[in-house]
Amino acid sequence: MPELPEVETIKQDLQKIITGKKIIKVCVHNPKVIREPALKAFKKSLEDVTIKRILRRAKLLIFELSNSLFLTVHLKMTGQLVLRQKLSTNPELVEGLVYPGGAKNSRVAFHLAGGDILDFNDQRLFGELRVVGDWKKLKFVQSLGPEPFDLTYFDFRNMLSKKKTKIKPLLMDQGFISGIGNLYAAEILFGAKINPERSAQGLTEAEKARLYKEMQGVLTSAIKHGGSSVDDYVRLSGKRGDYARFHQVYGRINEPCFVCKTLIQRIAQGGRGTYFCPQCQR
DNA sequence: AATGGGACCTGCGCGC
DNA sequence: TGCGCGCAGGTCCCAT
Repeated sequence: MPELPEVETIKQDLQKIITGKKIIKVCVHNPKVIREPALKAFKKSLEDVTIKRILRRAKLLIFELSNSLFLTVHLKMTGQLVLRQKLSTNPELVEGLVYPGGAKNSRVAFHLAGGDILDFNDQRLFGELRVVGDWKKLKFVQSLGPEPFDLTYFDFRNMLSKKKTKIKPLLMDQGFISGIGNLYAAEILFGAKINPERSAQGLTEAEKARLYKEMQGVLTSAIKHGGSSVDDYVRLSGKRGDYARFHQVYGRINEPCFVCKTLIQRIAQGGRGTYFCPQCQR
């Protein structure tokens, strides 16, 4: 369930540690996660290639390669990118490794020059790896709405006023705004004191302003703390993200609201669990 | 346009 | 102890 803050954290970790490294061998343990091109071509287009730069768009990671192709990685729900480092390479990072010996649910292993291995782990096999000539032309990328941090309040406000939809599913709609998932939608709405069932266009100006501020604030803070490790998400080092201790509502069904002590409720919205405080969020 | 459902998957926790 | 079931949620796809 990595969302924007988790993917951004991994991006920054990768940027620091993987940039400039050469991939010498690609071991595919489960070809299901390779979406394009076919397996043989996929491996061939990655071997003996250097990673130049790491980019992120919404929840998608993009590796810019020295052969002018791009490797895109979507973690979906249980995907992980974890670095298994040779003990001698970087002693200070070894401490946080979850599996110095072997990788759990490794589906693809990228062997790097120097001996480190970058594992793509994915318990549920929803994750998607692609090598493409132009990642911006991917249908998925074309369908994405703006990044939360690229959006002005003026535009946000006007976008909301055109939508009758309930605000919670709308925040999670990747074609509307990209990068926000179930967890952060809930936390943002709590911060803005808005009930998840409210219609977008029915929000007052003050509520829209609070929503915008919380969207920026919650996401920024979550990135600062390395994201939320609630299920499988871990950072490149294998360490957990630290933001879960700031969660106000997500996963807190029947626990007292930190603000008013009312019990946190969980309702179903579009097949997904929505956590909120019925007292604070009106 | 908006909404609801199923599909893709696997592991976990629950009730019996 | 074991079994079956529902649930978790990112994205796509189809139906209404």
